[in-house]
Amino acid sequence: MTVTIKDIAKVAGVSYSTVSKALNNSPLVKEITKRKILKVAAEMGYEPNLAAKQLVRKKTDVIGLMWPTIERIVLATLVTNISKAFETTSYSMILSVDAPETAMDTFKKFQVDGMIVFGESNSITVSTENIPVVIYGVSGKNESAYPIIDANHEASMQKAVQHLVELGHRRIAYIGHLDQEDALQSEKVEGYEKAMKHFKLDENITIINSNGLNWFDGYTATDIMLEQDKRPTAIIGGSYDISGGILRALQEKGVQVPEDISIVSYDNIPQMATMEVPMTCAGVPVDVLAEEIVHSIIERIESDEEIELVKKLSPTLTERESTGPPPEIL
Amino acid sequence: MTVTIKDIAKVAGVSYSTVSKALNNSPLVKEITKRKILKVAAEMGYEPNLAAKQLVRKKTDVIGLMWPTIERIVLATLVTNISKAFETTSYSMILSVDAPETAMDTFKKFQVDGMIVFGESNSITVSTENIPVVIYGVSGKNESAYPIIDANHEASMQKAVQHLVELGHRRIAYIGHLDQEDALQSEKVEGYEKAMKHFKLDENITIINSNGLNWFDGYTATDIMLEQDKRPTAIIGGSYDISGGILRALQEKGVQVPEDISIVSYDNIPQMATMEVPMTCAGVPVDVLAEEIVHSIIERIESDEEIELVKKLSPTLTERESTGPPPEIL
DNA sequence: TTGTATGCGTTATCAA
DNA sequence: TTGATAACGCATACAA
Repeated sequence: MTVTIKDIAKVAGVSYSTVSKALNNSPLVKEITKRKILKVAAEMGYEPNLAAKQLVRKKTDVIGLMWPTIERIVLATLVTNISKAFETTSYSMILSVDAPETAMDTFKKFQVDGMIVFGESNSITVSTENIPVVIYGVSGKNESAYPIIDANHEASMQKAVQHLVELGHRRIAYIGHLDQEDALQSEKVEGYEKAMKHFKLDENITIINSNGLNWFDGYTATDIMLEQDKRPTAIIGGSYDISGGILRALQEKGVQVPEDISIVSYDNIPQMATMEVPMTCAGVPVDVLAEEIVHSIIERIESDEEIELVKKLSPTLTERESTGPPPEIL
Repeated sequence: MTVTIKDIAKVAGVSYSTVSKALNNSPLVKEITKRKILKVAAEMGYEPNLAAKQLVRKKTDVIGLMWPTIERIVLATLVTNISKAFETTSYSMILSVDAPETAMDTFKKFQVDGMIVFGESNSITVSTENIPVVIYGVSGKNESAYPIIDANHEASMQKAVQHLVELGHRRIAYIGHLDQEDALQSEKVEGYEKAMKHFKLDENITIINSNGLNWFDGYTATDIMLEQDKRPTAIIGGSYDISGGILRALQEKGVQVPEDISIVSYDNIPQMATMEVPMTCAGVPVDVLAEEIVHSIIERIESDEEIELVKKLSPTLTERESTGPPPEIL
């Protein structure tokens, strides 16, 4: 038998409505009584019944996170961070890795107060009725009915290039996945080109297609790059995994990082610090991203006003040991 | 306002207890009335209130999955499969990626009917009171208070070696991570050795330490292996990632698979079929594993009898294109 | 075969 | 400052 507030009431010698108030830290109950009740509750191992609470409050304090594709480490890290961010709030988070429709059903069943969705806004085919939604993904071109949180990819590339330029680099190459279908990838490449032009380095633009987002794709792309003449003095890697491959390929060919070639990676996650060479990176720090997502959905739940539809987060450049001045000016 | 059974009752012109019975497909209500009620319910867009149901049923039909470490793809695939397996049951699954204690709290709050835990049994420090638990992990040496589901690693290796022996191979090497701390890895190596001995191939035992579980670890280990003389005619890769690296290294050196060297990989996941060379593999198919885990926890919830404490699942060998007869006997 | 009444554990309203 | 009591939406024992 689980213990309820009525059980506590009996033991503490008060009415159960007083117990309820005490448990909710209501100012309507005397300090001494409150303390006594709290003590009894703890002793009896009381655990509130969420279902009962929900039945009267019409609120679950639970937010659902839809994560249909478990894959890349960056997203996994983001999920962990979001989960952590919720701990400081009054909300709990549940996760579904199912297809959007199934996940929606589960969330509806639990009557979550809000939803976070990873991916395209068009993945929400099911009607969300009045339940607040925040999307994390590419804001891109197409209109969305829901607020989107997105990193400012262009600004990330701008910062990456700027950092390298300030160190004295001019021949800065970009290695990443060139995929027309993937708006995120396109935005990164375009950001790189734009930044290079901004620094009048138009003729130094070098884009190498890794043909994929995995570790090995970066690895092979780098091999190809090294065979060409006029080797760049710096490389911008399109993702954590790709940069890992780039770094490894360079190491194997005896190319020193950063003495011979500097690397800046896209994505700003803690794992960057523990790579073979601690990696300088540009991107929205994953904890900031998580904090923003959590904040957004809660705000959307608790305030009636519509919040801005697209929120682009500003990236940070985190300098580590993979970047330094180019060899020429050493 | 959401629609309740009372609303339906009014519209259908019956009492709400009749509605309740009809909705639960009770035989106590006439077929015609039932149909009518169901129709009205559908028209009104009725969605049952889980909280209310739970309050009287003392059951949530929800199972929590504790997954503290989002990392290797094998586990990600397993999670997806478990999630899918639940769809055919009356249960839903929620996922927590938090630390065990936090996850436990969340699950208790939701009053889940049962829990699936990935990892060591000793990760459950919090008292689970009477809530059923099933662990997926290495059964290993230490006693566990909870039932454990585990793959029979030894049998997997036995099947892998046997398959290669039947094809005519004798020089069969093993490339995997040799880690004293990791019971799973040890069991695989020991299984390989045991199998080799069983086939009187004691002197052909070749174990190469990849010093890690990642793609690249398999890649480097293979490079090292190829430099040695008396190259094996077959390799057993210790995991999906490692085998990917092995395959890539061989391809790069112009070694044909399976013409020059055959590969069998540990782990039995669908991704094996879509590798550069579709991979023959040995292990418990991930859908079987998922099915078993789901079945176990449900059984433990629904039946009072204690189920067996350790359940070792039998592996399957799935033959694909990475294995063939050794070059000598072609 | 259908309807009435009760209770699940909690919050919230009102009275004491 | 405390207590009694009515919801919340549903299942179910019991009455009709």
